[in-house]
Amino acid sequence: MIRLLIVDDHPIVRGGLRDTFADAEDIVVVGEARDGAEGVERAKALAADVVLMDLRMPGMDGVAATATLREQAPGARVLILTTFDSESDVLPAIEAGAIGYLLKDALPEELMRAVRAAARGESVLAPSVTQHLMGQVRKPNAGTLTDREKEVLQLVANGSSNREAAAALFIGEASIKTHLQHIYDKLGARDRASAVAEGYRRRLLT
Amino acid sequence: MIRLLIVDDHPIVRGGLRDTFADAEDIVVVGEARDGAEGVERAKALAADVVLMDLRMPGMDGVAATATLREQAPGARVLILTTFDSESDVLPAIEAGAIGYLLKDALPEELMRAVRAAARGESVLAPSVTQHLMGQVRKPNAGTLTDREKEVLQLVANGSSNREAAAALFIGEASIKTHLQHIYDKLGARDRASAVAEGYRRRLLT
DNA sequence: GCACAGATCCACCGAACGGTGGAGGCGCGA
DNA sequence: TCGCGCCTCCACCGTTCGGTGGATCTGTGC
Repeated sequence: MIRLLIVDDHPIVRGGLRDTFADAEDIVVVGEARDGAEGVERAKALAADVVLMDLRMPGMDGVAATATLREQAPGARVLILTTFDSESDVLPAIEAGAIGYLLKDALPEELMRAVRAAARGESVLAPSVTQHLMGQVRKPNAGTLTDREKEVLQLVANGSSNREAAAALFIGEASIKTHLQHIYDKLGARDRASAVAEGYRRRLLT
Repeated sequence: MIRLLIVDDHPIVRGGLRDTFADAEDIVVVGEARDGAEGVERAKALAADVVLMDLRMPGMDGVAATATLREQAPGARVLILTTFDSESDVLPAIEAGAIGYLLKDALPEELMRAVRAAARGESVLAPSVTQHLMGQVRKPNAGTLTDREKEVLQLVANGSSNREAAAALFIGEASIKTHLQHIYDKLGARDRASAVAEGYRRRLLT
């Protein structure tokens, strides 16, 4: 029997998860917590096998809670369940010691399979998360923008269109587009908006 | 005779400015400074009438220096001369007590006219800066995003398209577009990328 | 000498975005 | 009760963006 702890600040989400696992004969939800600190405490007190952890919570967030659990309760496997899959969410969580990373659009069956896998010590990742990780491995220089790319990103952050950025740098519009494509690849971004966001998160922009 | 002090961390810029004012018979450059702290000190020691101040400098920046000068040397008029005209640069500078705000693409004649105007206690603003200010005046609640708008901006920063953001918030795509238009208005942004940038600068986004 | 990374440029296409000018509903405070 | 702010939605249009798969030229380092 897998002892599961749910950590999420939204009551609705907790309710939905409780229902989901009510059907499972080999999984029992032994408790819930509303934030990271409570999650750590309960995981220890209840001897949870698997902790289903949200990332964004008030107070201690999911990353900090995961890191703390790795230290204080190494037996508990942390499975991240969150809405976001940007690199800046995924990588810290994996580094902190999460064994899996799922998105909230996962189907109930996927969720249960993931919990069972986590209990066995196996890793389960959402497909888009896998992409990010492979990106990290495949390109050691990913996340390191060249000077030119940083210039382009800064201009885009300041509201320049491709045409305007090209004029500002005295190059062609096509080059701006190429630079942006490289930036998207390196930052794991889908468009200029998310690239700018990643730029700020990684302190590449002012 | 207008006593002018130049405060900028780039020697090239200081040199160019010195040359510019060498031709003016009614303006004398009484000194230069490399950062805000030095600027404050020299403005007092040299009894400058007008201080030409860069915003982004190592150590004490232009905003802090302007505020300090307003206290310690109320006679010195601070004229901002910088490369950037985003709201997050302009507004703090004006609040700190700058009498004018010019961009570095200004022509020498404009610069001299501005210095003379500043010496007379008149305000001179670059056109794009005026836009920002008028936007502030016209809408007292500009810059304060509603909770819903913050949600939308956060989703956009995480790479959501309008369609995806709409799905995430259980509303229509048209509503997302409307929210974004309001966000652009309030933040003085032109597109989702610059809106995300302003969001980070104003610490609205994580 | 050659590989490699970086910067520049090209063409094509569909999809998404931004601009504009509306509209209705709801709740709150004057 | 009457505005006002906020959230929601609609239609139309031109422009821009993102995706793809190339290409050349430079400088650096092995």
